Amino acid sequence: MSSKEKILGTAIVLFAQKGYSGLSMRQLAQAVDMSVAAIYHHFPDKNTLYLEAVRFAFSDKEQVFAQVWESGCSAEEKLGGFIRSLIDVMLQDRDFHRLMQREILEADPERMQLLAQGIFKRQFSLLMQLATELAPEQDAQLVATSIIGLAKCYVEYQPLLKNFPGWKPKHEMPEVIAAHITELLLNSLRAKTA
Amino acid sequence: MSSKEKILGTAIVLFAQKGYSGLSMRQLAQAVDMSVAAIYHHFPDKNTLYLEAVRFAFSDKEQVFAQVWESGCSAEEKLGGFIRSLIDVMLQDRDFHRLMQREILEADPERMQLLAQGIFKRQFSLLMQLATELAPEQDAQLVATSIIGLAKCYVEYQPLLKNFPGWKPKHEMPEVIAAHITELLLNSLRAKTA
DNA sequence: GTCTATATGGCGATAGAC
DNA sequence: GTCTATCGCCATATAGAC
Repeated sequence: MSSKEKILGTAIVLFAQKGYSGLSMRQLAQAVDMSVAAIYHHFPDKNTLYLEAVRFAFSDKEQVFAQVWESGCSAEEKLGGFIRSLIDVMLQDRDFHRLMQREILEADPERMQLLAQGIFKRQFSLLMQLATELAPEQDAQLVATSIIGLAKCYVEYQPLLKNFPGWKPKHEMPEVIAAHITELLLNSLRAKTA
Repeated sequence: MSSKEKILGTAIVLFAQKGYSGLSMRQLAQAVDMSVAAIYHHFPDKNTLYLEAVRFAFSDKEQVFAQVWESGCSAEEKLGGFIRSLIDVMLQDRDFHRLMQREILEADPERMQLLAQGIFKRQFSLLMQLATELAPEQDAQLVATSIIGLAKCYVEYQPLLKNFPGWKPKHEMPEVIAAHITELLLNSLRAKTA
């Protein structure tokens, strides 16, 4: 692994943990066991390093969902598969999830456009298409947003939910969460189309 | 308004915008038109100031939902009222919403317990109770989480959704969002109990 | 309670040797 | 491509006058 990749990989983890201004170049340098100057040899400044780290983290996610779309399943099965894949990705790559949370929190308009157009557009369009198949008379963007929002909130609220009444260990199991969400959505979409 | 309240009120806005490490005491001092030393007269250190600001921001939210629970409406109408109130609170008090997003992102276990037990427990329990009325055979915590997650994601993703295909101006109207979510949930819960 | 002045240290970034 | 050394600045926090 090249120095540059090592820096990027470590930066993802630390930026996700501490945020942009929370991570200093000195801390990053120590974590990759290099000098600050060595990092500045590979990246012109901190901001560019951050942007490259975000792109690096996103780069391998596109293909995870390909098999769902390319499977010969029914629309209902595809919905289940997509939800399960989404939860798995977020639970397995927590740093990726936290980086996304941070990006959305900062909500910089320029960065949002980059994220939407450059990274998520294709997946979102395919999901809207699926929503249209399942419930043609409903607003596809609203349905797609609900699907993503439902999946994401369970990953996001996990540390909080532990402290509420009614919590059970199975609430952290991806298959349980996915089943609940999928059933909720299919119940509703079926009722509507009926 | 006392100096202390002025500092706390301004700190909420700026911490929500910039995060803990992103806001310096100098910037805060300038924003409230005081010296840094004057702030340190009221708070022992930056961390205590932050924690007091978070508590200050949360302090007046409890009663917003009281009228929903105390209304004589049916369970279905209460669900609609709760969702609408939740969206309104988050859209009207963006700083409160962003502070919450940040807290959940940092996911400090101790802070999560404080948040859950000290601030949200009562509302969450009432919501679980409502979920049990609407769908007795489903897991109340899962349903309650879905309700909150659905409402929150529309507020959260707004800056992103603008950049996706299928976006319409009405997707930012609280009554449209609330109606979509409420219908989605009621469709599903009715289907299940039938 | 608020100020000016300052202590102490970490910050991003660069220069120049190897 | 990596280092040591350093610049200039801003950070948190405090001392002491008013």
